[in-house]
Amino acid sequence: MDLATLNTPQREAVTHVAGPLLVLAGAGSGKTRVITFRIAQLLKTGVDPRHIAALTFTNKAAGEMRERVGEILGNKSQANKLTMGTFHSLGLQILKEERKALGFPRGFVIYDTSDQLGVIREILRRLRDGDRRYDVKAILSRISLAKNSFISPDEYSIGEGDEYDEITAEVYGKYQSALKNFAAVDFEDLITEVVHLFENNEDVRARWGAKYRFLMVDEYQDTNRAQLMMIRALISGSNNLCCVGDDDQSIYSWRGADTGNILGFEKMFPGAKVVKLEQNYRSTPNILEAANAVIGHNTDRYGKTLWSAHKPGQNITHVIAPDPGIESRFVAQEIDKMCKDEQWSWKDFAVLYRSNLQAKGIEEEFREKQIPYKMFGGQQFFERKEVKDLIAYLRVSLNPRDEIALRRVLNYPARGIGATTVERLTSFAAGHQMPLWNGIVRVGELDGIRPGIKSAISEFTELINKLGIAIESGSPVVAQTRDLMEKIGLIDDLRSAAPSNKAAQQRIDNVEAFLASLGRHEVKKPGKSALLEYLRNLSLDSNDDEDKEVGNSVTMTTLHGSKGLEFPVVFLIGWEEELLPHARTLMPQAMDIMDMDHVADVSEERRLAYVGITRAQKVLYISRSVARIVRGKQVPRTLSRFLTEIPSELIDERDIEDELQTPVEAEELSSFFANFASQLDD
DNA sequence: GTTGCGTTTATTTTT
DNA sequence: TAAACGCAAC
Repeated sequence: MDLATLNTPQREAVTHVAGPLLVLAGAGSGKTRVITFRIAQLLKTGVDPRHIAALTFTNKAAGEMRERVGEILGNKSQANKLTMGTFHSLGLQILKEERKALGFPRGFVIYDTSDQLGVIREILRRLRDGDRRYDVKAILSRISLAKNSFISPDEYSIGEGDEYDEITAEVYGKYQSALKNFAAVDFEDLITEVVHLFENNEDVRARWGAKYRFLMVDEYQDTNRAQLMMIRALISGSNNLCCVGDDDQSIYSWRGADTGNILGFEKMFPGAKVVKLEQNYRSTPNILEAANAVIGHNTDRYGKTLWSAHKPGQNITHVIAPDPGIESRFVAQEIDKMCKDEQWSWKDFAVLYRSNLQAKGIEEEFREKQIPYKMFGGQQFFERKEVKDLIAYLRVSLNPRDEIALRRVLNYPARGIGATTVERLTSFAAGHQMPLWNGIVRVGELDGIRPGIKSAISEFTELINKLGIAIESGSPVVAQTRDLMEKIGLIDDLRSAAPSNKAAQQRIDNVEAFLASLGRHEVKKPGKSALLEYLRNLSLDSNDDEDKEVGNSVTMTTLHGSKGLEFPVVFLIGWEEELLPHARTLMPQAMDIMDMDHVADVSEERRLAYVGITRAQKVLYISRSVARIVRGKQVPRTLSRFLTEIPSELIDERDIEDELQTPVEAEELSSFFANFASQLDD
């Protein structure tokens, strides 16, 4: 480790030891180096690794950080003793260790977003049976924000709120007690319960406050209020806090991130030192100048000016296309050409867009031209319903109170227990004030359920009980799971339910991949409590196996998904008003659904534009269409305001109206007529 | 319990 | 425009 390889502000940050420090790390300014060097430096000066904690937002980031510290030190075992993980994993660790003080049950489970939505749907069903359709996600979003702001169900005001506040106020309290009844905690609880515990139990707070003498936080601009409280408690014994982030790259306020945390750092932590990392090692000066110009239009920022020692580089190409089809074709054609004529390869390129919708046209063109690509984002992971179903069986057998998991598998695969039966069971259980599971077990006492269904229910409970007992007694879990799959005919069901053979095989592969992962874990740590642990971590790790390995292919992702990545050549597509900035942030009715306190504003959209521009190392294209079909109607489009914020001397304009000699294809003709017809409709 | 049809609705998604 | 969803009919 050679401190001389760092620039002056980097070195300042690395060698800072005591007291609060905020490192404002511009895009491409060597942030990771600073964090890892600083940890290594602390260790070198004799700090015990068990006294250092570093918090990130992803497990991947934490893992990479640990690895790099190990490399710098040439000492892996030192690095392994560091506390490095996500806010949520540290929260979980604390909750586990303090389980008794909290009064949590032994096998409490973690509810992920889809479980949370399930809870709310269930409550809504009972509260407003079919009365109206509510946007369940909007309600969840409000509950999450309330929890993260430490607003209790009682305090949740109905006063001047809109109708969503009313329904949320009704649901919130029920939601909390449901989680308690199900022996579950949600993502928010992993942070807020820790904070509550620290507030209510001075001994516990003092113990944890003394445990970490140095705390580091990465991506600090994305922290929310609850996370800030957790940070404050954790450093209460030392005050040695180092936060690294970039206020200009704060793009998750809609998820509850509070930019006030970074902007108010000095007020919150008196005596704080602030270091700005402005030298950029990634992009050409032209690209940086454009980025600086755009972000300069935002107020409420610390203010940084990125600079580079590189040569100016080429101008940005502003591509004007008649419509998105031609825009896409241009992107594909240009990438193809550059790959053939010059020494670029596929992996050097990225196409970035505001919304996933925009990816479709690009994808089509890539397929047509046989350009290899990898798409990130979207819903890939959520789609693994088959895996979640299987996991739900394991969850129920470990914890029959887990009602969401129970409901998920009660009639899956179909065994004749329909909605009516489930409703009967639910009200029976509710009438006796017992968990749904107990009601199901005592189905014999219920009249009016057909004997066939009753026996199906008994078979089901027996199935779960047996699995539970087998796991309890230490029988190998993978073997037991396979046995279960056999009994319930899971594979057959996947085959028959899938729309195609290929899809069926994919689903079976997913299940197999899960079993393999379960097996790997079991070899290392067998037993029931290890399984519980595995399942808990699973919900905190969702993206782990689908990491951003590109191989040699073009990357396609959203602007959000691109944060932290870099590419030699970047295409930013669809720079039009109402796409970037997105219409939802421009329209007042966006307030309907979004939380009043978190209405996305144009400055966050501008930060997204900034993130996009700063992904590019050498070559940057920004494209837009003059017209596009929106909601089935052809509409003219105006260029994004952010494009006009880039000084024109940095831009070469390229109108491709006639440039691409496109063969007139049947498809185009038909779309022409479709547009023509839709215009006639008006 | 499944299928099909008509209706509705269209950001972003680290845990 | 298209895909996702709810509801009604089988």
